Order: sequence, then C-alpha cells, then structure tokens
Amino acid sequence: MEVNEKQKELIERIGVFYERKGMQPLVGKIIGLLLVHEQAEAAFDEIIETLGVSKSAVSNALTFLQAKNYVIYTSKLGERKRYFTLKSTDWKADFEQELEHIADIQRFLEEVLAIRPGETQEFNDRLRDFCDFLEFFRNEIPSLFERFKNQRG
Amino acid sequence: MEVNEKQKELIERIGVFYERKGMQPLVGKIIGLLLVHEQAEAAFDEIIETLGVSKSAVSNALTFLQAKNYVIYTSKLGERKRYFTLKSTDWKADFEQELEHIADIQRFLEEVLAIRPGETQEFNDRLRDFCDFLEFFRNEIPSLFERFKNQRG
DNA sequence: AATTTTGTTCTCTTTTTACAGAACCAACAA
DNA sequence: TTGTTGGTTCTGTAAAAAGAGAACAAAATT
Repeated sequence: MEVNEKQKELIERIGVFYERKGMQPLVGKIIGLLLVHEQAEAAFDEIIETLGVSKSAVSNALTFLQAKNYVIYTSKLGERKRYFTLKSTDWKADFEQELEHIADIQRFLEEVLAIRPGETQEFNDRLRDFCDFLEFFRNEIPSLFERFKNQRG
Repeated sequence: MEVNEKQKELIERIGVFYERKGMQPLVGKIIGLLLVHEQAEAAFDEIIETLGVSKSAVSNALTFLQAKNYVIYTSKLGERKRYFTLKSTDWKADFEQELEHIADIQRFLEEVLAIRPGETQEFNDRLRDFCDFLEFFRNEIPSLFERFKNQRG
C-alpha cells in the first residue's frame, strides 16, 4: 500500500504513543499501519516495504503482537500469504483490562499503609484517601460500562 | 534508615511497577523508598546508602522526579541537607492527569477515522464505537471525582 | 527434482540505557 | 584559606534493546 503524508504522520504518532507505553518501536508502528491501512489488514511483505524494515524485525514484532492478542492473521483461499489485522473484536475489553493496573497500584499502596508507622499522620492520611479513591474508582468501572451501553441503546 | 525485608520487597515491587510504566529502574525504586520510608522523606546520602547506588545516579533520578513534579525537597533549619519527599499534595490530581492520556488515544483514533475509506465498514464501526466510549469515559471522570467526594462527606 | 514464495530463527552490529566514578562547584566550617 | 559537606556535571562503560542480514525451513509451483 502507498501511504500518503497524513497516514505516515499518524503511523509515526501512534508508534510513539505505544513506544511510550513500553513497546518496541516497530511494534507501535505496525499497530499504526494496521489502523490507517485502507483494507485494515496488511501482508507480511507489505509491512516490510511500507515501513522499510527487515523480515526478521517484522517477524518478531508480529509474533509479539499475536502473543499479546493484539493481532491475528487471516489467510485468503488459494493464497499462502498471511494477512495481519488488528484483533479489534473488543477494544473496550482491552481498555477495561488496562484499567485493571489500577488494582496493582491499590494493592501495593495498601501494603505500604499496613507497614507505615503512625508518626507521619498527614502523609498516611493522604495515602489512605488515595487508596480509598482507587477502590471507589475500581468499583465504578463496571457501572460505567453499563451506563455507556444503555445511553446509546 | 534501615530497611527490613518487607520494606525491601515493597521497594522492589514498586520499582518494577514504575519501570514498566517507562521510568528508569532507580527512579521507581526511589519512589518506593519514599513510600515506605518511616519519616516519608529521605536525605540524599540516605538514598545512596539504602539503595546502594552512586551519587550521580541519584542526582539524575531526583532531578527527573522533581521535573515531573513527583518529588520536592524541604530543608531543615540550620541544615544544608535536602530532604526529599513525595509531593503527595494531591495524588488524585496526578491520577486525573494520568487519565488524560486517554484523550491522546481518542485524539489520534478520531484522526484515523477521519481518513479511513468507507470500505472496511465493520472495522470502522468498531473503531467509532470505541472512540465514542473513550469520549463518554472522559466526560464521566469529573462526576466520578464528585461522587467520591460526596459519598464520604 | 529444482525453484520460488512466505516466513522463521540465528548471529552479529549498532544504538540506547542506566549507571559508576571522578572532577567539579558552592556553601559553610575550622 | 583550607577543608568538609552536599550535591551536580562530565566522561566512560557494561549491559540491554532493536533490528539487519544470512541461513534455514516448509509449502507450493514449475
């Protein structure tokens, strides 16, 4: 696929976004490419050409993306090529899971609170308050999803 | 400060957590140390001793943490030492800002949608739905904070 | 059977990260 | 004024990340 300037820019930006989330650069760019791709799917060699990278790099990145359940491939009848596409079946589910990392923070902050001495009262109180908020927030998530569903019924 | 086993373990875990968010290892460990520290503040040399790292590394990490508004230092009268502490004034505000990165996703996904051709309808529809959800979610945040405040009166 | 297509895996190199250590500097103390 | 304390900045380096390129493999094609 020929990518125009706007598409290039988006791939770049999306790439940087995912890179900052800890993924390796090429992985982010592939996500970007699959998002802007006109067919919403790309063949192995197409990725290589469009992004100008090596086979090995693409192979490894795709293995990672598939392991993480971000990407799947489909094959067309009579063709041996694989067409890679974003497993978009439920981005909201991914998002919900992403929010779960809040639970991690809460968990270790609770442990911190449990072992803190009473001397630093103000600090402890603020920490307590924040923990409570995280708890509250976490509990609100399901109903948030619920409300979104209803609101558009 | 002498750190016991539990404290060590927590520092380690908190460190890993922040590392996965893209910060460098030492930065995460310092956050951990300041969280479990009995006075909730630590002097420069104390950080060095407790974590067993070099002055330069600590200096750089603290510069970063201060730039990011995670940490401030206070000095005690008559002392030249700086005591570094987590700027805990409002963790919720930090959290709220953290949620703002959702806006980033939404922004580039909207741009993606704008340039996508109409052929891949199902893909586009799902993307649209997800964008709408992000919009909804983002708008709900303020009222979420509001409800938390009220709920505890 | 030989060749081509579509990838995968292995090895090597380049680049970046994360930190150590020494030199440095400003403030204060002796 | 010289030394000490508290920290910063500069320079070097070990280790890890990211990817190139070649060798390899399995399936399909000729």
